[in-house]
Amino acid sequence: MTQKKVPRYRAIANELMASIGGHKYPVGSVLPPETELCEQLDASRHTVREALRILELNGLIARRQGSGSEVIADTPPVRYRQTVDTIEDLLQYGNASRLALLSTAEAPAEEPLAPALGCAPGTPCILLRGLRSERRRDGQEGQPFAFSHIHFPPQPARRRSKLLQPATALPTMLDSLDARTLGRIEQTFEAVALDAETADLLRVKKGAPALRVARGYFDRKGQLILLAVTWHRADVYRYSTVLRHESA
Amino acid sequence: MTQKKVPRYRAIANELMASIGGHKYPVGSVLPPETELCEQLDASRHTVREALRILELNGLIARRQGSGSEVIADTPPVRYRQTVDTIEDLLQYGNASRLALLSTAEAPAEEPLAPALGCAPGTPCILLRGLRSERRRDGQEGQPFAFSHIHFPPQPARRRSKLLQPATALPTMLDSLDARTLGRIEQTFEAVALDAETADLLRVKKGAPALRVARGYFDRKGQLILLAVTWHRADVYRYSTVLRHESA
DNA sequence: ACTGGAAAGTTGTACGGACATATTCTAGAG
DNA sequence: CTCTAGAATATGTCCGTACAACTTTCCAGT
Repeated sequence: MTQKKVPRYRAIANELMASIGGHKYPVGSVLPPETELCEQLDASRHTVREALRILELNGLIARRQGSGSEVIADTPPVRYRQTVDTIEDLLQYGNASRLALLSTAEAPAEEPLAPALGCAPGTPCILLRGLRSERRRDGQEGQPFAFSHIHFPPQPARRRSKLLQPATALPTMLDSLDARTLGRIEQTFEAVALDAETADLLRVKKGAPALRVARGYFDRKGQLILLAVTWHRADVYRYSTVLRHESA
Repeated sequence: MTQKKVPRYRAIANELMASIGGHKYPVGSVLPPETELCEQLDASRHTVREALRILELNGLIARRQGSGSEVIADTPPVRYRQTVDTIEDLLQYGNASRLALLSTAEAPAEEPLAPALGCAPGTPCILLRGLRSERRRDGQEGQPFAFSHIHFPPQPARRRSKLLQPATALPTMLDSLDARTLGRIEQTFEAVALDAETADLLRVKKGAPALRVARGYFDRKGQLILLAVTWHRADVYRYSTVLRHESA
């Protein structure tokens, strides 16, 4: 039962990967040129290139026109990925909940926050506070399950006034999280005991456990767009993700 | 300054993507066969295929031999990825901490757990319990900061005895999490108040908040390898990840 | 009406050649 | 010795052809 299902370029790719793993072509060295590989393996350049494409896709080699194919790893890096298709998907509330703005204000950024916002301590920064509740079918507001602080770095005048105006604050905020500009999201999960004020807003007792999620949203240049800190009632909220192995 | 730096196959790919976005080829339809595209675009099949390869890589079409190229999306899906290179990286303790086994036991799986482990309630399953502590420079055991339950589905006899023997349990467990077999990881984050027993082990007061992380490790066939539940002391532990935008 | 299998259609694999473009090396001018 | 122009080298792009493998369609036979 010798299965001949492996195409030629696949076999060549496997062979080359084995050679790299066996240090015939150590990391840092350069593979023989394509024409040479064609002779050695008795294959057309097209087939050899198809094999090299696989190595490149697997992160084993880096090809550079005119220079050659450098070996950059001897083992395909093992990666697990979490895929998030939309921002709503990440926030996990989507349409099933709604954020009710409690306050819009500008206040000097205090010590732990100022450096994260990229400004000196004491610089006035915008802070939105909101309560997130289930959206119920009868239109009534359901139980609140999360309380959020949304911090912004210093903003240009026009955006600043829009963010401070309750009616326009939320759309302006969501607009700035557009997928075209968003480049990176940092998130930190932490368990905390709720202080009296927040516990009251979430209608639980002081000291009740909560899942605190801090998310920093950065644009493609690495500039912070906004920093959102949310306290979730532990009894009704959990955060789940799936990491998948990247298939070869 | 008409830059002619865009290669033909790239231009064709862009053209096709625009056509898909403009609903000339709606989602669910099938693209014209390659030979037909060759005529329409006056290009060789090789070039057209190179263009289609780009669409496939961008998740716009699915190609099936003998059948055709189906349009599966009209916009390249926006993805953010979390990359984890090693298991230690995911668990985030690495060498800086060590897991001390408290007990190895076999007990019937109770209600919420049995279905997750893929067996009937009451089936005897292996449970390892351990305490994770900082590893200090002077070799002394540091403060414990996490307590773990590691559940296994029913195991073959040989693995079962190895897992029940304290000396071999940990290596056997780590072996089963090898990157070659691991296909998917599900993780759930939750804040909880510690019960008396666990609080005692972590040397905090009963009711103190903790970050509970449940991770299911699955192999490439989707079979559960093990289920690890860890309670982290909230005051000394937080979990951070970065989601990056996938560049085109 | 149903089924098996041939035929047509479509993508996958593999060969060949030619020229473009990027990089590196080298010999010659200064 | 330094710099530069050009040769040599390597990958990128693009054309052509042929056959293999897989799907779908359709028709003949039961």
